[in-house]
Amino acid sequence: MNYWLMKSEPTTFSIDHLMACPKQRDHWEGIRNYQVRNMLRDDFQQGDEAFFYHSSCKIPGIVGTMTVVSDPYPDDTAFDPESPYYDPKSDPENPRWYRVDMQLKEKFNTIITLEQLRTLPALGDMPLLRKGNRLSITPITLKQWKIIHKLVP
DNA sequence: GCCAACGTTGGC
DNA sequence: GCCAACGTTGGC
Repeated sequence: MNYWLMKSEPTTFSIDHLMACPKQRDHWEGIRNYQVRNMLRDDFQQGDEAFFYHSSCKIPGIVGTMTVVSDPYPDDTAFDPESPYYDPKSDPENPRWYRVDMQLKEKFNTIITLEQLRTLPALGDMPLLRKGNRLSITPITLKQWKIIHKLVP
């Protein structure tokens, strides 16, 4: 059982988009970074929980939680020339990119802002808060998970 | 829109 | 294998 923080730009895919999906489930696809790919492919397990984080927007922060509801499997968007995530170098016989299915667990009433997270010394070593971190998925410890959850009104 | 911090690419 | 140039991310 692992805990994760997963970023998405709300203009591309927000928590409301996920909420509107059938069964509030969707593919988490388009990962095109090897470090993130390795974590997703090797460490993600069904039942893992994740924070949904809105990035590159007016108020960046955590907006809810999700559950991992599939094993990692090849990201087919890499094979689709029509897809914005198309990667001609990904061979269907030996897929380069992976995705996973996520289901919404809870949408918070208020956003837990990045600014708010920065005020908590106990979260200091969380990858999200480290300078220069740009990975779209980062691991979270159970301790950090609980601390952040206490901020939810 | 700026810019720091990476990651990727490609010439050598 | 090195490294400069370029591209991307994402907070501010």
